[in-house]
Order: sequence, then structure tokens, then C-alpha cells
Amino acid sequence: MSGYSIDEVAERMGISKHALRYYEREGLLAPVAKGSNGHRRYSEDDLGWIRTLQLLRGTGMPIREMRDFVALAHAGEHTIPERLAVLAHYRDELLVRMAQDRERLEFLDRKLDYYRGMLEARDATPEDVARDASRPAASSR
Amino acid sequence: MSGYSIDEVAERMGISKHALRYYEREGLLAPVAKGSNGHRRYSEDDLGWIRTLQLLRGTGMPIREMRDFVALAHAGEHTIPERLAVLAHYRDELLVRMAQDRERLEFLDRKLDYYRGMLEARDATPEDVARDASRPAASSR
DNA sequence: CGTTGACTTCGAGCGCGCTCGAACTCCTAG
DNA sequence: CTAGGAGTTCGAGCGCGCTCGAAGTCAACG
Repeated sequence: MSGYSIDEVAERMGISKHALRYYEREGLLAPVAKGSNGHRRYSEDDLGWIRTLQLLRGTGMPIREMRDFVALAHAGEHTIPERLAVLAHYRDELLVRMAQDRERLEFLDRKLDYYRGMLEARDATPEDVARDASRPAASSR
Repeated sequence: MSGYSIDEVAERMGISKHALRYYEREGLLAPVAKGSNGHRRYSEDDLGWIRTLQLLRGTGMPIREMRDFVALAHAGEHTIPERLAVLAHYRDELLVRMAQDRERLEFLDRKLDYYRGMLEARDATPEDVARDASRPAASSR
């Protein structure tokens, strides 16, 4: 029997079975083929779409817009300019986020450095006036 | 009168007044000083925290955890190791997202290239059999 | 035959992060 | 004295993206 069961797909793609059915219900995924028992059989094409959807989600594209995008893709080649515009838009947004993330990383690194500096200072001053390292360590409070 | 009104802060920081009060309610912001009329007066310190909160939010830290973090910060220097651990954690997550974003960007760029190729092909084939570029340009459709 | 178990559909529910609006208090201007 | 406007508190509501669970169907097993 060709295709993958929903369980296999969920596992392989790292998405819940519930979410897979939800995506289909919402029109993000074209109706998946069903075996004679009524169970879904996902094709390679379906897997490709799922990957695409995951990528697009990651760029911040909302479900609603993904539905529209999928509809465009199914509507034929004359929708290519529009699809292009949509992707270009989310590419722009992605670039913005990437730039922000670089700032966020910088911020975190500065904070972390600062905290590490504080730690060093505290470690170096537990018994500040103990004057040189003559005494053996005593655990504090 | 010292400090900034909620309106000023909302505008300057790019956050809604509702959200500002919400943050305070949720303990993300220490209780903001109030003028004699009961209106909030945000200090420079408050602004600093707001910036920090926005940064942290951007890394994906949920509100609940931000509350905890703020509580730690107010609890004194002995919480520095814990704060450090929290920030390090979100730094890791941020790095993951940044790596994913690079893949997402690649994906989008490949798709965009592909679509642009399709467009060229379509533009070049309205009258495919027109054979070589002898005729002057005619605007299509 | 009955049980098990994996699937199906369907609608309801949830956690998050705000967002909104009603009802109230103050201050200021006319 | 009244009207307007900007702030306050409070609880309810919302949009999103799932997530869950009840109820049913079907195939295989012992």
C-alpha cells in the first residue's frame, strides 16, 4: 500500500496528528487520499507541502494566509505573480526579524557578560577582608 | 513633574497603553509611581525595564517566565546565577531560531528564484513561435 | 464472537497575550 | 456649574493555533 499513515507522517515531520487533520480541514493541505479503510495515505507530494507549510509558518505567515497561498498554487500558473508577491513579503518580514534577532543576541550577550562579572566579583569577595588565601575554605551560611 | 505619562511611553516605546497596564498588573513591571492625580509617571528605570521586557519577549520568553525573572531581579544579587541560567537558556533558543531563519530564508530565495524563472518563461512564450528577435517590442496582452 | 487498537469526524475547549469597554475619578476650560 | 478629556480599575472578550475527547467505524487477533 502506497503512501504514509498519519502516524508515520506525524512522527517523521514532527507535527501532531491532530494538527495534520486540522491543516487539512483548514484547506492548507489538499484532501489527502484515503485507503479502502478510510484511513489517510499521505503521498510524497503531501509531505512536500507539509514541509513547505512548516517553513512558511516559521516565517510568521498566519494560517489564513497560508490557506490563500495554497489556493493560489492550486489555481494554476497565472497566479505566480501573486504568489511571488506573498513570498517576497514574508521574506522581507523574515529579514526584519533576523536583524532584530541579532540585536537581541547582542543584548543577551551583554547581560550575560554583566552577570558573569557580578558573579566573579561575589566569588572573589566572600570574606573580602580575610586577607590572602591562608585559611582553608569554610562553606558560608 | 518628573517622569513620562502613559501616553508618552506608549508612543515612544511602541506598546499600547493597555499592554503597559497589563504588564504592570502581571508583575512584569514594578508598580509605577503615580502623580497626585493618580496617573502613572514612568521613570527612566521603568523605560529601561520596558525595553528589556520587549527584548526578552522577542526571544520567545513567555510572560509567565518574564514575571519570574523580574521577581528574581528584585530579590537581590544572590539570584544572579539563576537569572544567568534563564538568559542563557533563551540565548540558546534564540540561536536555534536564528539558524532556522537562515534555512527559511534560503527556502524562500529558492522559491522566489523558481517563480521568477517561471515568469520569464511565460513572458518569453506568449507567441513562442515568433522566431528570433526581429520584431520590435510589443507590450504583451 | 468479542476485544483491542488505530483510525475517522466533529465540535468544544484551551493557553497565550493582549484588547476592549464600562464605570468611575480628576482636572481644566468656558 | 457643566462639559470634555485623559487617566484609573476591573473583568470580560478575542484571535490565534492548535488540542482534546466523545462517539463511531473498521480490520485483525485469539
